[in-house]
Amino acid sequence: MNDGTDTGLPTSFELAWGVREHPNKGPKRGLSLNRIIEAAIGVADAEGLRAVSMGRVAAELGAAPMSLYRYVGTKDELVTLAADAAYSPPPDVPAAGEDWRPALARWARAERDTLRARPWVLQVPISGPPTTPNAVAWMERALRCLEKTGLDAGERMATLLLVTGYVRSHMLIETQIAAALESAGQPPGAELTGYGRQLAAVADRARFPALHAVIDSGTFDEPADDIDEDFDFGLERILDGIEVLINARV
Amino acid sequence: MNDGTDTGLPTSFELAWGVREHPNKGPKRGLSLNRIIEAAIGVADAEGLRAVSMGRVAAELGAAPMSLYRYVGTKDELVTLAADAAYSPPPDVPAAGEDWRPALARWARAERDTLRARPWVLQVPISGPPTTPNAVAWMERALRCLEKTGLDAGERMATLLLVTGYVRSHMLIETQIAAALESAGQPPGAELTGYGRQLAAVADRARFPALHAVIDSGTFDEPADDIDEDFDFGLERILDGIEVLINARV
DNA sequence: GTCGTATTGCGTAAGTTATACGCAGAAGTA
DNA sequence: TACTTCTGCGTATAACTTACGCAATACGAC
Repeated sequence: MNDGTDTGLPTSFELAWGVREHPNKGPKRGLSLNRIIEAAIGVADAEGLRAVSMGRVAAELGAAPMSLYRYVGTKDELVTLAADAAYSPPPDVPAAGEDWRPALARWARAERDTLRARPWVLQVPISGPPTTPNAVAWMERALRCLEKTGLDAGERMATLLLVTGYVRSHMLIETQIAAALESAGQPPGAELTGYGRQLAAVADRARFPALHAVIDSGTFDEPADDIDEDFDFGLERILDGIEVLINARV
Repeated sequence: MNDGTDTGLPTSFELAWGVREHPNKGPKRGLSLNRIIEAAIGVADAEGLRAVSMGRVAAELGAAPMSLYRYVGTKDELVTLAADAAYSPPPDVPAAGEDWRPALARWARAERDTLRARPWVLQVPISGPPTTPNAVAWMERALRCLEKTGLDAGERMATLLLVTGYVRSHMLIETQIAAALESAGQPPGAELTGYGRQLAAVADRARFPALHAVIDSGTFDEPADDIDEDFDFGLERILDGIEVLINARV
């Protein structure tokens, strides 16, 4: 029972939104949801998402594992909130008078940069449509970029999902490649030596001709001199596609 | 030490490719990698990825948990192989003389249908670039669609990633919404009642005007009369964007 | 045939993990 | 001052992955 507006969200999410406050009875609280989230982010930053366990986070705070459950209903809630808070605040797009396309491109690159700084966010299993504060704030910004495009609400929403989906899946691949390289002992930034060779060793030439054409071209083994080039390639394709629609609409 | 070509892949992957065979000494094997993978898929289909544990899969086969480790190095390997095998074989694209665009669209819809049939595949954490047989076979098919487009190898690869990334992220959202609905007790196929209301309860109107415009439009609460409409929207945008590039190239 | 050896299935056990439950005590309220 | 409410957390359980090693088996060589 709270003040009438039942959100249907977990209590910890309402806490994060500031919609609900902790009661002020009882003993003084030694922890806070924010501190717990910060601790979880710290562990994930330093040792990866795998290392985030209730016990580990509690240890970081000098608390007992079970004390966290006064602030968070379940481990998944904590991880979701940590992923949300690990996102930086969204960029200030669109600037006054800025066109939708450069604005949305800036938005996409900002999300890319955020994910590059905290790759583990991509490992967090998604358990529903976004309802956490920061994720919704990012949504809001992207929607603002699209307001004067003539697209209807459903199209604006679909466009936003298109762009964020691209950013996330691109960064997932980039991250995985980097991780595979590093675990192979090579310094980050080196080329993906081995992937082409692995495929060639296992996929025979006759059944995979188109693949071998790519392998032979050296695409897999070339150093990615400019990492952002690949990202921009896909982004420009998507923005081109959206532009086609918007121009046809006007 | 095997026949000279060291793939650098886990043994179980080589087994799945057929590149390596089990030695034929020792007692007769009661299990096989394929049977283990099938059992894992069966559990995931019936009870979700969460239910897939070494013990559970072994029980399904009437075997002891530890016996699986003769075929699979680790649980993650098994899950990855199960996800790979859960994909149907890729569609026969392009048909003779088929243009790249309809062919690639068929490819994308086929992947969508596969993921719809086995939503748990999307929950499998990705641990590197694709090296499993079925995943590579899908790659091959998409690359074939793009062979006569004038795009270079790197662009073909980036285009393929663009499309598959879209399919996966779209299906992730579709799946999550469906799951959220079902866990809320509503029958699948019903509208996303509640999401708009949840957001409205928690995100205040002044700070989230663009979002409220979408909420007010009812987009979130309308029944998705044609589920595939949303999917095709994004797909057409992406294909439009690729077409712009191909046309500019010619 | 017979022996040696590689390889099997699997028992045991160790180490993590999330989390249900309930208690003692602290702080606010009447 | 008494009562209620909430906190931190100890205990305990059940599930999980997986290292290690042993006895039994069936092939390959002679």
